[in-house]
Amino acid sequence: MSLRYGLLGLLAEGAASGYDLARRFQEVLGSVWPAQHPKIYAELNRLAQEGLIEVESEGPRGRKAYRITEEGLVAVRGWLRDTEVDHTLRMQSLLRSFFFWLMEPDDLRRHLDEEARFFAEAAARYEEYAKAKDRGEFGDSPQTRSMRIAIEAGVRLYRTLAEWAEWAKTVPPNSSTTTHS
Amino acid sequence: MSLRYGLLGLLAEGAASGYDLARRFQEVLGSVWPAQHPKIYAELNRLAQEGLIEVESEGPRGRKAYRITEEGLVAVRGWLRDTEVDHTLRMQSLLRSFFFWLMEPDDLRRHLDEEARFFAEAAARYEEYAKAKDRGEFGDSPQTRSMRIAIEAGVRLYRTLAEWAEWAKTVPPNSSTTTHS
DNA sequence: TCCTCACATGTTCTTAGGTACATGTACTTG
DNA sequence: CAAGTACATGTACCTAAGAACATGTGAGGA
Repeated sequence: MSLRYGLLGLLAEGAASGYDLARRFQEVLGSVWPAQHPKIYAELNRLAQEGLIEVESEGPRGRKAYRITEEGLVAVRGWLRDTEVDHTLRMQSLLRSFFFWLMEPDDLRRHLDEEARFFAEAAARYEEYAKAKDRGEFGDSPQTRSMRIAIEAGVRLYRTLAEWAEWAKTVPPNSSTTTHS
Repeated sequence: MSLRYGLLGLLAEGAASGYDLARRFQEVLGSVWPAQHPKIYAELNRLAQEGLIEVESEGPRGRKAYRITEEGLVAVRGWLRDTEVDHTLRMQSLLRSFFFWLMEPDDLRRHLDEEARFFAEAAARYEEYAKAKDRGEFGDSPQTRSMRIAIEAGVRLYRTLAEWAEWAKTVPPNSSTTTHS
């Protein structure tokens, strides 16, 4: 269901083709909600059938730009206002952490190094985005303000995860009955 | 694939039945990796067929306790050591935040209040868990140490999300061209 | 003894998600 | 003008996930 409302939400910003949406999903929403083009085209056709979107224009190479309809807008708004948020984290990094005790200490250290590096880089990338937004590079529409909020979540979450991975490295793997040197 | 290794990881701690595993998935891993019993029983049968687990004992009411095999251990360890981590966040809260601009300011404030409350409560719950572990209530096996690391991630992530939701409330929704009172 | 609840394992069906396959067009550059 | 790249949309197939349905047992209390 989330893909559906993701598409409607993006189309609420302005008309776009399946190709456009696929790229935006990969670039902007990719780390939050992955979606490949087959799924997107299929869902667009379904949405059009249900009247939540409609073809705005047809361009070269069979390009079809969709526009959101009134019903579509009502549907996204209803989703945002009235449906319960699914709060599951579904993070593989976390799932794996339950099983760290199965790893060789060396492998675990290497793993946590990589994790910390990845998360720190992601945090930095989002931070750059945030700064660019704050410099006014993306303008100041309500849409970009929402994007700014989402980016802030990315910055904070990835920073937190990087710090967590660093912290995890300091946890001794075996029993703490420290053999006094 | 993650469910498969989640099950193997849990079975590496000791023999358990599908029923046991379903409960543990709900209680412990539920917020990180949801799995209902039909999926679990099916996957257990597949794992048994492939020789990664085997029936350890049969109990009352058709209960079948599974034990992980050597190959099974090798498989989880291989997954942990050699496969790339999928870092997608897949958080609906974040997806929704991209579309906050579609919400009425009042609805958005209410939404963020609820989000902040949920995340703060979750953080507190995990914190309690962490404290209990640190008091030694779960013993001090390698497994519980890994659990402690996972719990720490929960504490930090939920705290971060709660703070983010609070921060988001301070972002003005419309253009910042402040009409000087 | 009967009833209820927790235990215990499954099948079936539908939807979601992902990979691979398939096709064709417009533009740009050598 | 040939070749490559980016644009553009789809189908087919397979696996994952989730909801609903289905069945039966053992233990404990009323």
